[in-house]
Amino acid sequence: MSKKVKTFRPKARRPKGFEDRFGTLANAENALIGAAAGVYASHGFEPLSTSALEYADCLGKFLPDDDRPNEGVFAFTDDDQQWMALRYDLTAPLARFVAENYDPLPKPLRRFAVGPVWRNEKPGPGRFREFIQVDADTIGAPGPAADAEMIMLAADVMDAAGLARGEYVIRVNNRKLLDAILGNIGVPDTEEGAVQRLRVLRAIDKLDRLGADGVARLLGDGRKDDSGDFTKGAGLSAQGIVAVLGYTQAGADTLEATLGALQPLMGASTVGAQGVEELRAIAALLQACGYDDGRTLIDPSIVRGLGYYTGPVFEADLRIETVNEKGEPARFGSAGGGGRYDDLIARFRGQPVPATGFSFGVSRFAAALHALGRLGPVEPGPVVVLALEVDRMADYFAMASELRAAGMRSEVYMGGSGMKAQMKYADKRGAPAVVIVGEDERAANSVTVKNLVLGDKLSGQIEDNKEWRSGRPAQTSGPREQLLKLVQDALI
RNA sequence: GCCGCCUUAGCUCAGUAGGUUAGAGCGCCGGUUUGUGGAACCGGAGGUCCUUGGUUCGAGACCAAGAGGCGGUACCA
Repeated sequence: MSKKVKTFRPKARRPKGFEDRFGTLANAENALIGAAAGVYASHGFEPLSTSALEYADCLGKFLPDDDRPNEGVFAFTDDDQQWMALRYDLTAPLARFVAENYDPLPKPLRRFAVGPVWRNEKPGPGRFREFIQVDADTIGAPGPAADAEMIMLAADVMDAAGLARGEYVIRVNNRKLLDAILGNIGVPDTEEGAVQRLRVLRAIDKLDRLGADGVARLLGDGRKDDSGDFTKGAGLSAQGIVAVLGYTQAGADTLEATLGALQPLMGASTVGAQGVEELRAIAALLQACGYDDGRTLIDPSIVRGLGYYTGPVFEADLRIETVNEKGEPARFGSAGGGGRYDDLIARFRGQPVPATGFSFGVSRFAAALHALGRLGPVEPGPVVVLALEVDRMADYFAMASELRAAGMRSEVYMGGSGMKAQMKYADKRGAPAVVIVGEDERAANSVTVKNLVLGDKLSGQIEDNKEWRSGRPAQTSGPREQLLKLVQDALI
C-alpha cells in the first residue's frame, strides 16, 4: 500500500511586530531617513554604522527596564557561551564604540547613525519589535549649548520630514528638577530610592493618558485599570504626590513664564537651581535662534521613561489627531526624543563623559503619516518597454537603456504573457507610458509610445470597448531614432 | 506579561433553532477583443469554516484548551 507522503509546506507568515514595508511605505521611510540624515550631516555630524549584535553586557544594565533587566531584548548565547543581544537603541552601541576607541576620536565627537533596532515588546499601532531610528549625538560637550543644539536639530528634522508649523512641538525639561523635588520630599539617594524614582518617572509619563487622578494613584499606592489589572505605585506620601503633581503642572505658555514658575519649586536644592539655570540657558539659545515660535516648549511633565538620562530631556510630539482603520483615535506616542546621559560611557571608562543626543523614530513617524493618509502620491512607476517578440529582447533592452541614460526609470517586461497582460502589468505598476515595438513597428523601423495617464483619462469618456481599442487613444508613433523624444513628449 | 473582545475565500462580510455538495460583493484569472491597461457582459479558479480535543446520529454553529488578531494596561521611538 502506498502511504501518501505529505510534503511539508511552511505557512508563509511574518513574525508579530515585524513589518514588511513595500511601495509607498518603504519609499516614505527611505525619504525620512534621507531627510533626517541630511539635517545631521549638514550640521557636521559624521555617519557611524555599528553592528546589529552586541555583547549583552555592553548593552547591559542600561536597558530602560532597570527593574526587569534583559527583558525586552532579543538575546541568545554564542558558541562560546557569551550572551549576544540585538541592539535595543543606537545610544548604547555608541557608548561602546566611544569607550573602545576613545583616544583617537575628535572630542567633541559628533556622529549620526541610521538603522534598525529591536525590542521584544508587545506591538501595537506605531509600535514594532523592529524599527528604524536615526540618531545624532554629541559626545564630550558638557554645556547646555549642546542640548539646545539637539533640540533645534529635533525641530529641523520634524520640518525636514514635512510637518508644518503647529503640527509638532518639542517639549523640553530637565531631570534635575524632578531629582530636586524628590530629594526635597525625602526620597533617598539609594537603590531603593532609584526604584522609586523610576516609578515616579513612569507615572508622570502617563499624565496625558490617565490624567492627574490616575497619576496621583500611581505616585501613591498604585492604580487598578479598567480591565482590573493592578500597577504598583511609587509609594509617595500625600504631600509628595501634591509636590510632584504641582511640579508637572507648572508649565506655562512661554519659556519665560514656565521658568519663573519652576524656580520657587526647587526650594534650597542646589541640583534644582542648577537644573533651572540649564533650562534658562537652553531657553535663551532657543529664543535667540527663533525656535521659541511654538516649535519648542518647556514642559515639566516630560520626563522620558529611560533611566539613564541625567539632565535636559526632550520629546518630539505630533499634534495632529490620528485615527486607525476604524476611525477611532489612535495614540502613536512621541516621534522622537532625547536628552543628556553623562554617565553612560562612564560604565566602560570609570570617568564621566558628557553626552547628549536625539533619536528620531522613523518607523513610528511613517506609521503615523500612513494613518493620517499623508504618505503622498505613489511614486510614478517606470516606463515599461513591452516585450512582444521574444527574439528581439536585445532591442528592448537597448530602448530601456536609452531612456535610463536620459534619466528616466525604465524597464523591459520580463514576464511571459501576451500584450493584454503586459498592458495590465504596466497599469498596475503605475507606469506613465509604455513603449510598443511589435512586428509592425519593427518592419517600419518605428516605435509606438502610449501615454497611460492620458489614456486612463480618455477611457472615462469611451463606453464602447471596440471604440476604446481601435481608437488607440493617447498613442503616437514615430521613427525608432525618435524614441526618447516621443517618450518625453508623452510625459509632459 | 495581565484583562477583555474577535477569528468563515486575497479583502469586507452573510450563514437562519446544530441537518446534504458553505454563500455574496469586491478583487484575481480567462473569454467576448489571437497587437492594447478602463467600462460592460459571460465564464473560471480560490475555503484543513484558525488549531487540537470534547458533546452529538450529525458541528462553521455548542463546550474546553492553544494560536493569531484587535483594544486596554504594563513598557517604549
